[in-house]
Amino acid sequence: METLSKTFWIFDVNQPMPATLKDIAQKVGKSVTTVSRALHDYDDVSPETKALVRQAASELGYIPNILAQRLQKQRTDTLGFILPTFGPRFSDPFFSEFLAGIGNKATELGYDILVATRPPGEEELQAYRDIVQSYRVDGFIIVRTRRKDCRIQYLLETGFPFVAFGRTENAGPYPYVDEDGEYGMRLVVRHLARLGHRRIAFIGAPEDLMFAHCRKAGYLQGMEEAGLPIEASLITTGDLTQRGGYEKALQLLDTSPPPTAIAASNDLMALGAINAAQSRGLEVGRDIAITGFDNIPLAETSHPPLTTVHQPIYQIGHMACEMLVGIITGAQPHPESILLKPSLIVRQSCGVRVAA
Amino acid sequence: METLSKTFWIFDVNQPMPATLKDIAQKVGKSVTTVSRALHDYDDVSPETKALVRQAASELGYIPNILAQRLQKQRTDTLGFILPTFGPRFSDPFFSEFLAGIGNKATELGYDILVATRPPGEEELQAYRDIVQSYRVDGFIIVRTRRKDCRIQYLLETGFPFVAFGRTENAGPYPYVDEDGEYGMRLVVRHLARLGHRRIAFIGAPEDLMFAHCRKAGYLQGMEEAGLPIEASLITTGDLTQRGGYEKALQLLDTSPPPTAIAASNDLMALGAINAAQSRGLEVGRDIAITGFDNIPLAETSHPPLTTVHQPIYQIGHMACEMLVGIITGAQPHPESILLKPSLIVRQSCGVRVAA
DNA sequence: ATTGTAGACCAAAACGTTTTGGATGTCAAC
DNA sequence: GTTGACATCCAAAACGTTTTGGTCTACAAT
Repeated sequence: METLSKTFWIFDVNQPMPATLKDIAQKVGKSVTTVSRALHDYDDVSPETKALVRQAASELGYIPNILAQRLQKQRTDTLGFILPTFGPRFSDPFFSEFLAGIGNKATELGYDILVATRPPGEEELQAYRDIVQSYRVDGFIIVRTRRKDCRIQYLLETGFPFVAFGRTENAGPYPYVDEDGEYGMRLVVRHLARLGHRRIAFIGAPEDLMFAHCRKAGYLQGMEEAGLPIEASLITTGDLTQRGGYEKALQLLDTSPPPTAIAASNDLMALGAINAAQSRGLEVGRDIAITGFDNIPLAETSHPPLTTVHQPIYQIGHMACEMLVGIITGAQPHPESILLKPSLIVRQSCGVRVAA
Repeated sequence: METLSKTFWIFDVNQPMPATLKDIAQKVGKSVTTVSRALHDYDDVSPETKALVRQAASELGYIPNILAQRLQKQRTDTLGFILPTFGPRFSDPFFSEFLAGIGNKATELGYDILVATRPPGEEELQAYRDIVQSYRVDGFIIVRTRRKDCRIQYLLETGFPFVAFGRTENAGPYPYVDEDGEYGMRLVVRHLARLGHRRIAFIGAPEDLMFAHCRKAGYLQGMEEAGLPIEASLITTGDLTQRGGYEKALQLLDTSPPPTAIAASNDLMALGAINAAQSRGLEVGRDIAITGFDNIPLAETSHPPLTTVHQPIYQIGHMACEMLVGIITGAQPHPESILLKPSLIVRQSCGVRVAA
């Protein structure tokens, strides 16, 4: 570790003193009130004055002081986003894309974002309480909902605005955006069944996660629809990581007879499963079919490319953000929740027809 | 897409009207000034009064109004973070971890974060200008510095506080945190050379990126140190994605004689290279050595696990954030820049000794 | 002449904090 | 009994906006 011996940068801001409403008022010889109202296009200001004021404002390079506006309106123009995760080294391909979605929309709408990560549990809930009580944000975006979700309960109780990405089981109606994971997983199973697979294994995820629960329900339904028996030995639960998928897939490959297809609850585990199959000398897409869920960028470039279910995570971020701002500003106090129907992305990892 | 027929959630905030300094002042029969100063532990307030005020404050559940504080201090308590990226579907494993690093530190220090993404170029710079001029943030965190970096130039010119993750070539000294990529890549090449490799190929990245430039320089130096000839045909440039690494690796494998080792500029490309080698029937770690750089979470669970150079991205985020806040608050107006010495993580993808 | 109305404007309050520049009282030193 | 030092306190200004609750003028209707 090296340190500079001498440093020279200077952080004296070189910008001109910003103009205020008062400056404009002085310049045009009107009151601050009139100037403010002129700039907001109120109709108790004469057209001439408006023109005058606008002219002066642009000459002085007037930019409203956001802090004063916020104090006056008692709004922070900030949205809270707490990612539930254990430790810093989480590998959630969602995060970047989803946050980019809400971030860009938020910037567009003039909002900031308060980002934090907390492990699910008491510490997490306390973070919500702290932020709510200190009025740091105008609303929250909740991700990775759980079947019993104390965050949603808390926010509903306090009446604090939020939008969730995902549904939950233990709370009345609330605004959310979600993708129909049950339907998506049914698409997967149906596709595999049509290709001739009968022993379709499933790598699920901890079922307190709402989406994991839905996807598993989809698997079960899909199997039933296809008239296939459900075997406990073909159903496992992973931890959503690539390593977890690897391990669970090895386990599944050891059952006899082994499954001819593995449907994973997410892409990361599917990628691990592909590695597992390959390490057993199987050719994925020929000897075994493996599918994922999410359609993360890596899915397209894996080898073989992964058959999966698309989840438009960036757009979901956009929608959630827009919905939340609608609630906060009162434009859409009770927006309609959105449930997206996903589509199947067929790539090579599921192969073609199985030799019966 | 389904819509709810009826919605019931209510966003009337259920919280008690928050107490203000005035309320406390009334309760204890002192002035607002004294209350404020008591809570800030000024020494022109008697211990008795302080106790009284603190008691009352906690009884009333006083929480300072952050907006009023910000207006008064003329500070936003917000840090700007604009990720340079093309399109929403970027797959930057850094992003999540780095942002978690700055996010958690920022929350700890009472700061919010304004997040956005912009493609590098004019639009990006305009975003910086807009945000600076509207006083939306107190400082910026810059990532993925470029050899000629207009963001850094602009911020230095205007004297606006920032900290960069990465160095640049076209600006005087400024505060940064960086990892010595040159050194890291030298470690890689040295290690490969010691294992007996002589034809070590390199997959670089666009050289306008400062880190890419450094890593390539490290490769060249490492080769020279090892007394190995540098062959133009063994040096390529990828786009940092897995797919890019895949394609470039295929290309490299087609040279004759082919390289016995491929050092990629980042892990994602290395993972692609592993796929490429495998698609040619090579066993990575035996028939060919492949190394990455970054030590992203995926590197550990790939097959084979990836030899790479560790970059403590979360901690770098932490440091950058802390440094920036130091600059903003004036506690550390001229912090020492930090250059971290990386360490090599040897896993199976580089194999052991090469059969000469 | 009075009343009403509409158009144009604005002083002051409000948002809740921090800081400035004293004021007041007490006690010791001279 | 004056002076200075110290401890304690506070009114008012400041931050820059938006909103409230008007006023004033001109002109038309009565």
